[in-house]
Amino acid sequence: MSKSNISIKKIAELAGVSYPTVSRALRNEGRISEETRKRIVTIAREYGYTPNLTARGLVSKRSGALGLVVTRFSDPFHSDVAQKVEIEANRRGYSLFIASNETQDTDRELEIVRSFQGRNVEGIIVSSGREGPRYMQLFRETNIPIVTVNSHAADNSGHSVCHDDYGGGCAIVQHLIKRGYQNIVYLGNASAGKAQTDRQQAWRDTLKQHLLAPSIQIDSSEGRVQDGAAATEQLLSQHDQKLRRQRSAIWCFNDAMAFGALAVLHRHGFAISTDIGVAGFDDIDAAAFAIPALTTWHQPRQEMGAAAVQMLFNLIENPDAPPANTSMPGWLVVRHST
Amino acid sequence: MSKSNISIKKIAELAGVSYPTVSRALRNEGRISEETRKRIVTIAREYGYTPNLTARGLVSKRSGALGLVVTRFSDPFHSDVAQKVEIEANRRGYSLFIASNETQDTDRELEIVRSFQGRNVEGIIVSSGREGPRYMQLFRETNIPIVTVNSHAADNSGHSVCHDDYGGGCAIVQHLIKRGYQNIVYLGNASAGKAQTDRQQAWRDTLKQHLLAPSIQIDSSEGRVQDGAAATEQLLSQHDQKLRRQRSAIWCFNDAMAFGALAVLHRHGFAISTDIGVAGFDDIDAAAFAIPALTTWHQPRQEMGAAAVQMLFNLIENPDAPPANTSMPGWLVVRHST
DNA sequence: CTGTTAGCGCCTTCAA
DNA sequence: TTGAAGGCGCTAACAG
Repeated sequence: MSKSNISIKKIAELAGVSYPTVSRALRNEGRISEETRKRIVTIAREYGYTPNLTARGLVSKRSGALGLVVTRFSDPFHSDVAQKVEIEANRRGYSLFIASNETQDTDRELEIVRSFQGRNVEGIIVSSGREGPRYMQLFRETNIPIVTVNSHAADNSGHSVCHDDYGGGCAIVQHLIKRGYQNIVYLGNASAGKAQTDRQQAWRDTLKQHLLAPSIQIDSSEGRVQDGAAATEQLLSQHDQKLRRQRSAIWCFNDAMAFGALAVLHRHGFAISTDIGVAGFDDIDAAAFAIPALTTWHQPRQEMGAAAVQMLFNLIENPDAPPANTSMPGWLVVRHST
Repeated sequence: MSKSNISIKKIAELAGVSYPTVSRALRNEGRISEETRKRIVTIAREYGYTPNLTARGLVSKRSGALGLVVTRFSDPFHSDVAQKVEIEANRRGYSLFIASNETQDTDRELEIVRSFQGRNVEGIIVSSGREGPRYMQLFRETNIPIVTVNSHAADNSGHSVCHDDYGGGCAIVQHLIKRGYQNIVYLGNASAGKAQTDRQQAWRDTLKQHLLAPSIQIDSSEGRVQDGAAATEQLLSQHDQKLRRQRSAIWCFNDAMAFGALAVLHRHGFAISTDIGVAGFDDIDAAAFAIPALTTWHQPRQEMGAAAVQMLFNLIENPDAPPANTSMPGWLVVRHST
């Protein structure tokens, strides 16, 4: 397709050498006289030669490419993970294929993974995926390592980087209880798989442990700002009395939803933290600038991304490493919304 | 690298035919008996055959891959553009390479583009890039089409999709003037190239046109929430008197910065829209849920992404199409912050 | 130090 | 309808 995509052969012709010599010169692979090397490099530069990575990959079996699967680009979790993955891949001279599975569908997810394999990527990272156990099998079959980050699969026994959602949830709910909130509502995200079940369980267990009755749970479909707003509208229309009778707080699946909740509560005239408390999860950049500043749980997104690439490159170098699950610690961030 | 990466040859062996026959069967390329086709397909499926796209690309000269350059993943503009590009690429059976140029450096940007070319992508989209004119030249040299979206280059004469930043800026400032604000501050983003100069010019021109004195401009380094907050802090510390003397409004480079501004103003006890107005630019999802809901300019990000892919595929099919610059219309969204 | 030969996995002529 | 041969651009042996 490339018009002037000059090849190693033409350069050889121009330099009056054979093309393997050019190959060696351009890769700085010793055993070549400095003089001819320089001549070749000069010509290559002059003609704007770029190595054909496709061909190189075909023979060397090293494509120099990784694959990344995400669910939605606009989710801050994914963009932070992706950013770290891209930076690190690039630092090591790797290119990155990316694909998104907005449908959150397991079959589609596997289809993406397989297409990556067809492109001979050397490793794959799946962020917030739904598939778990099949990946170890695929790894064994294809020898292409797969690392999952923040997997939503129930059984995730392969190589993975995760975060203690249950622990974080417990800490948040405990904090709310200590603050004196007696009715603690949970606004969940139905599409979040394990993250949702873990946080929801943390909420239930912590309430029970403190002898508080289970309160209201409303699940939104996705977990964006507008979903948090909609869930809060629903909450107010159905349980206004209960919210006003007891000292109440709303814990949202993530910060984005919490923003929606804050907006709706504000619109309805609630005074946040006195009338009602609001907490999120994630600690995205904007959380500190919510009105009022949002109490939340810090999830080390970038570190999770970094750990995943690290694990992936380890596997590329040593594919026989035993399955490992790295859990990254998060922490409570108390601000003014609770 | 792949262990069981069964090849066309092995399948041919198993099916007792020659490998070109397998190739034809698997690509449904007519001229083959239905019987042998079925047999081959069955075997291929059984052994989990995946075509080696690398090899296929090498001979067919069609890699089935596109390249996308962005500056930062977490920027809502980029994530929306990227999402659309990914969806459309995928719909057409293309894979997507992605790379980010956080440094906003022209050389790095060109380096990425060249690495994409080395991977034989069939087309490239550069979102918010800084390079302009060189791309037409590269296109001519390599025959790989390049489309820029929201280019920050001063001269952007190639194939591009853009948005009328100047017009949008004028509309916003006019709106503020009509609302009775007499002192209109601009909080800019120094790293935004053309977008910044256009909006800043719109601000100046519109003020002048309405016989208003040019007011304060403070440029932040990036354009994130925290940058908007910092710029606002600086504004308050340096110009508190002026802000209180005249009816003032703050127009921010984007919605993210406006969030930061709202938070700081709120913290300092300003009543938004009565004491002081705030406007943004972009109309991201969260803008409608700011406190108070943010007046802004809607920039059709997804449509811009869609238009860019469309343009790119047109160029892939017809590389001789003349350079074209599509400008997408935006619109004013008046909410409660002004 | 350099050239020759072979082959990566696949597609595309051309014959049969 | 199928097989044989050649080649995409490159690297990796081996000779010389």
